[in-house]
Amino acid sequence: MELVQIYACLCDLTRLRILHVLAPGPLCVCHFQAVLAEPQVKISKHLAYLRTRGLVRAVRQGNWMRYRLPARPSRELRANLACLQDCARENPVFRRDLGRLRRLAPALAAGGPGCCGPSRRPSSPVLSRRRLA
Amino acid sequence: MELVQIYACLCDLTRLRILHVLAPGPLCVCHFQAVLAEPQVKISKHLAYLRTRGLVRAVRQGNWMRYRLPARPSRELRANLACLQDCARENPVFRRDLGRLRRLAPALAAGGPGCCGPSRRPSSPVLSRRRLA
DNA sequence: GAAGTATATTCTCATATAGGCATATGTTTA
DNA sequence: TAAACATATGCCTATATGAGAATATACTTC
Repeated sequence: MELVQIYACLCDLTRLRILHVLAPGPLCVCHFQAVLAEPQVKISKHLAYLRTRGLVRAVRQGNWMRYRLPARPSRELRANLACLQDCARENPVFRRDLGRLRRLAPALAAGGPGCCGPSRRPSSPVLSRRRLA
Repeated sequence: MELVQIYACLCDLTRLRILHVLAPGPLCVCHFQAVLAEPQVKISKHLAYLRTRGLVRAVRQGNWMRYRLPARPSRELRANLACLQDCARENPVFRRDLGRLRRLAPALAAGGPGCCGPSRRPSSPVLSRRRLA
């Protein structure tokens, strides 16, 4: 049942945090690294887990992978993501993540990741048509 | 984090079904057997899993164990149980369980399990004070 | 206290998954 | 084409868990 898959995705803290910070808008892996303060491998693997189960979508954007929540989530997913946001509101872990996310906001607005060392922004990140998963 | 524990409890179908049919009111193991049509061991183990994580409470009542949802659940638990009920509304598996639960209603009202063969009801099932878990 | 009933636990096997390290893949820039 | 960068994957180990069979425990009735 789809519902069980959803809960399986939600029963890991890293994945919960990923889904939580994804609510305001798309992010790429380096953003997650900065916001969650977790190693790249860990993030990437959990993103793959979520991707294969349809909880997030991924689009390559130049060197980066842009992850977002599905545009038209199922009733179950929508309900549970809403519930998560609600539960996260008063939780220190999630609040801390949100804080770091906000500190990233300028870089996000500028269109580049701006969190992976002295990276030059690509002149014009073109969306590739290739779909993953 | 408590939230992760909750989701860990929810990511198994048997446990989801248990929590779902528990919403209307307390049940004992033989009721679950009848409503979920699953073997006793399976039910008992999942109930133990839920009990040790605080998602259900158990009270012995004569030969039976009476399971119920916690009287004062945490915000997180309350929100997620509500979400589950909502998601279950249109799901055939959960609806079937509810059907079988209703068919059990008369026996439940009579105060005994009435689902485990030709069992005599105890004259007066006395609540034992002993708490489990 | 012996038998019967309801439920719990132990044991075993199979599988899933988390985490980390090393390395591979895909993309851009020089 | 090579180098740099961002991200993904394969391999490994440790651990959790699910399912079922057999058995143990707790309580009730005789």
